[in-house]
Amino acid sequence: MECPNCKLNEDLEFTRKVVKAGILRGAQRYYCNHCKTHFSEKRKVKIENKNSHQITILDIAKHLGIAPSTVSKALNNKSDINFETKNLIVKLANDLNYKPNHFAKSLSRGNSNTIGVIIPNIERPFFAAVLAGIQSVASKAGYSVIICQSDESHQTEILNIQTLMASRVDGLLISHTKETSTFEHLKIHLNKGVPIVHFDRISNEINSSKITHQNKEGSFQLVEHLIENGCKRIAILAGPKELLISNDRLDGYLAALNKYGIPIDNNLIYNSNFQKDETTKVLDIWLSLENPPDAIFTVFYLNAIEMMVETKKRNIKIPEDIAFVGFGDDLIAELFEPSLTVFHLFPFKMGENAANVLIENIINNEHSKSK
Amino acid sequence: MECPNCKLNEDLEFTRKVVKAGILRGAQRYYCNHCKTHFSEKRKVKIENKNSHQITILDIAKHLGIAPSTVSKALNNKSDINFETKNLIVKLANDLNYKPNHFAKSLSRGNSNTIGVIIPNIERPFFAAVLAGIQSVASKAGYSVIICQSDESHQTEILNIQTLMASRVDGLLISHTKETSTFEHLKIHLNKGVPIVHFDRISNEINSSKITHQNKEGSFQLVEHLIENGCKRIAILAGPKELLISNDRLDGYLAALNKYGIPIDNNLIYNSNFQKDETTKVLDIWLSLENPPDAIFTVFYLNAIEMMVETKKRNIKIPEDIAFVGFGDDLIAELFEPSLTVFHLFPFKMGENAANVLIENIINNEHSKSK
DNA sequence: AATGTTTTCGAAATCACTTTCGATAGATAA
DNA sequence: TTATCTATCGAAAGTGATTTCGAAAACATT
Repeated sequence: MECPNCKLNEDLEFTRKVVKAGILRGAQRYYCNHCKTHFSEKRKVKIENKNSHQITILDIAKHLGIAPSTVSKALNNKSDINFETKNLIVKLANDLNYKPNHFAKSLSRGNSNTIGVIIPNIERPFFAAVLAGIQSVASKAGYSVIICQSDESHQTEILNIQTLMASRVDGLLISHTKETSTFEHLKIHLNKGVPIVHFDRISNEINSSKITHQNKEGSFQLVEHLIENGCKRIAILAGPKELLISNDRLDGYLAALNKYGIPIDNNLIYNSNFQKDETTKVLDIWLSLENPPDAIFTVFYLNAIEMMVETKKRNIKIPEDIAFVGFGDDLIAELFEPSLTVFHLFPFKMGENAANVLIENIINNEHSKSK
Repeated sequence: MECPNCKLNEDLEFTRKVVKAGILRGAQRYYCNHCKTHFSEKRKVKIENKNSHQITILDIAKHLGIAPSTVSKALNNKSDINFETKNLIVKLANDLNYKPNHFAKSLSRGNSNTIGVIIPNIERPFFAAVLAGIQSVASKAGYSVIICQSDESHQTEILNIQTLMASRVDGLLISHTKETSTFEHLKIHLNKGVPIVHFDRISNEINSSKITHQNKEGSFQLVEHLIENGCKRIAILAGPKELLISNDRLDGYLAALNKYGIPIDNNLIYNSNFQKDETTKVLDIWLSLENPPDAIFTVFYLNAIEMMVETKKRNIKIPEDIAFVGFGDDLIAELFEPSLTVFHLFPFKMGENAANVLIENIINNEHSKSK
């Protein structure tokens, strides 16, 4: 083995004393006692994947004999550039099919052009539609969307937030789990300046933007509708007490009863966590009252359908004996028979609104930071 | 105005000749005719957002008085590091709540740890469930997921692919649109070495991994079920001819008829693109035949339900006069009355499978590249 | 003691892009 | 003519990681 160093220097007058010096990452290494230097067999140069090489800003710069900074300016509509130079660059970028590397961009700019979304469950049609709305707005504005599911678990929600923050999202859209009643895990990031927008299941404990339904109004209208059709004992299957959305809907219910002078019976008010078989249990309790309800209002339409199935099994007529109403629409509410009266929600629209507000917040935020 | 340069050099023997030299980005600039140098009023130093500073590998290295490369090795389970040094680093990283910057990582590693998914529509329960399955596997394996909707438009599908490739996804999961019959837009990337996995609406024209249902078997079983219950004239509402999935299901139908010696009547076979009101139209055609069907098999269960609604309106009894069967399950298929016999699909499972296969491909791919 | 081997560490290059700011030619005003 | 200004460009310093490879200490074997 010859020492490449001595060989190079044509320094042949000394005896070369080359000894082995271990193996490093699979390659034999040597030590030359003459020139006191280590060396190892060079590996073959990597085969250049010429065809897999993505065009970079530097390629464009070289083609045109200009600096990469100039190319960057041209491609980002900066003022600091001549109109013709810019055209030249933009044209070449197109011709070479240049695609900017988002990672490099994000790294140097410090933002990600990505928004995070946390929903309880993507399989619920309501949330799927919200997502569709969010996607639609986000992609038009040049944002990517990362979706996380909390599966109605507070712990998972916390993990989701950590994941999204580690991904350096520019902003966060969130609808809380049924369990969530503390909000410290969110406030930390809000205080650090990350824009957060709540939708559907919102909380007033946080100073964030919020997108919500016409919950009180909807409840009121549904109950009013029942009263106008002659119902007098109206039961409500309300949501978890922790959620503002549940309370708003309960308020609308109470307001309607009040307006029409119908006494409030606490036996007919049930806060549910939507556990399995809970609806059937509650239905049985109500039916076995000495004065059973003549109408049932469920805040979540799917519970109404579950109850209707059970009601039919018991040979009780709908809506003659018991009428049903609920929140939320879906194909199923229409196709089911007898069809269910629902207060329409507009999840797609809600997603659009939420995304618009968030993106607005993000832009304002960046603006104020750069001042 | 004093020239900061001359001032610094205490070079006071010459007359200072400072002149204005334009305004650059809002700041007044000057030119010193003595030392021949330009200068401008320095802007205030940016307020250091000390609390918003994210811990980096360099911070950890400084704390410990070691090199960043060593920290990187410790945090990535490289062999080239001492056990104790590693522990020290990992502990400090935890204490400082270090979160790696994915952009820097992706930039230097050349991968994104992200997979792209293209589905026709996120609002369809089937696809939502597939997504949930994909998410579940991906997040466990440390991958993010970017979702795109093609909205059943071939053009949008092409755009989606471009978007995802620009985002440098490591691999792609796709279920084609109803329109898709050419696949060049995918082959380009497959040939570049991007792993692609098809699911549900697959194509045999591409040499990709594929996840599919028991389409032929399911069709066969459903039709067999009808025949066993005495049906003799079974109509099929099949999907678009372009999709392999449609043809497979049609094949199962034909096979079952063949087995039981039932003649094939082309009047009872209809390839649908699932346009609005198309089902009603087809139903009417079938009902007005001189020998109308006694059973209808729709490849997509929702069409069955639409038809059942229409059938009921016409006072035709289900399943006595006409029986219905279909592919795909959902709550609605169970709750609807009379309930629909369906061949169960397992979308969540399908999503899991697809993601697993893709990630396997990605890992193999990287392995073979680094060789 | 001489030689061979392994382990551990760090300097430096790289990834692709943004941003700042120095430089200057040419236009305009005094 | 001189002073001032504007427009345009590029060098260079980040941005936060990874990876390669040189160096040397520690250990092992003759």
